[in-house]
Amino acid sequence: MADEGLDEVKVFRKVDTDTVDDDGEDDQLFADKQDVAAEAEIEEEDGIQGNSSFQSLGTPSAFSTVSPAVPWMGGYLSPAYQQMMQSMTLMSPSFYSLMANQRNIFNQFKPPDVFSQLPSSSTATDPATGGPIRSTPKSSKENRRLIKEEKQQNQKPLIKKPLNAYMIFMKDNRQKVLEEDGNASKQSAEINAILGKRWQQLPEEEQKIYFEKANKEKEEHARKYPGWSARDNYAIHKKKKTVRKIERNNENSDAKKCRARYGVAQQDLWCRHCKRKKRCLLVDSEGHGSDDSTDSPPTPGSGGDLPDVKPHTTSASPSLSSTMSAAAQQMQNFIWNECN
DNA sequence: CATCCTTTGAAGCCA
DNA sequence: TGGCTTCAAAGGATG
Repeated sequence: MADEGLDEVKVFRKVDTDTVDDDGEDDQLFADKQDVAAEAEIEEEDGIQGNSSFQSLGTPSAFSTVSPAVPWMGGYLSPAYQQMMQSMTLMSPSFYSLMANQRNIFNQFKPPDVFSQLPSSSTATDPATGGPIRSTPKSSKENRRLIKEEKQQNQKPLIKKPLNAYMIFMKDNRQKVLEEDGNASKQSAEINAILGKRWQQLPEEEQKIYFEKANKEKEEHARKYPGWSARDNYAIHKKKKTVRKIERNNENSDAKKCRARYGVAQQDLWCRHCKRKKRCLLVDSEGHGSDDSTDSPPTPGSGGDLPDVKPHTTSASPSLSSTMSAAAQQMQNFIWNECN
């Protein structure tokens, strides 16, 4: 890891995502509004004839003075340079925000091709509208690209969660699994399932190494990004969240969990998930009902291989699980008798 | 192009 | 405080 921070900041998120409701329609509406705003911005830029619209936006005339208006610019800038920057700012309202958001923007910024965007003649008008001639599709495309870049600059960089012990283990061992015979064609999910099992089988001392690594990473992360919260990254994939929420709501909600089933005193009987305060595996397998359980067996590593608790039998045998409620037992007996 | 799959652990949210 | 959800990684599959 040459620079630990680099691969943590990979994607960008919208600053105002938290203000949007969970409602998918609202999300769409929000996205549409953004599109409309972007289009309007493009049109405004395409039609720029002077600096009046820019000034009316109230954007500060950033380069009329060097400091303290732009303290990050530091020392002396030549008058010629100042003049250049000022004219660029006046030509593009977006340029100021770019400047304000990136210290080293001069290394990255490519000035917009403003000359090709301008009408061939300042007096040229559109015969249809009587207004100024719009830019060519090519220049509009260029504008779109610039606006996209600008938006990326303005967006808050997403600081990712530090990796936990298992994630570090996975990262370290994924390639090994891939290289093993026949695993090259395996899908990620399949590999992760294998790694999950290996993690469970890993001796405590070796797991401890990864936990220590994870702790170090967590401390480093906290040091680098004080005030960061995992919450900052929540609700980005609202669609996914909403879908899952609906699915969960449709599931059997009154099914017993290990805690209720066995009680706190018998925590050793709890399933892996309940021990970790996660969704009960037994509830999951029961919640789909007996019919479902035969159609769709538990996925490998999820509910099928419970190390802590013997899973409920899904065989047709009437031998009853000790954990099954009386009503469920009655029902199973009934079905069994009907089928035989 | 976005999301799913699949795993574990950490952290946030809600009642 | 318990229970639940989300997000970290990965990359092929899928809609």
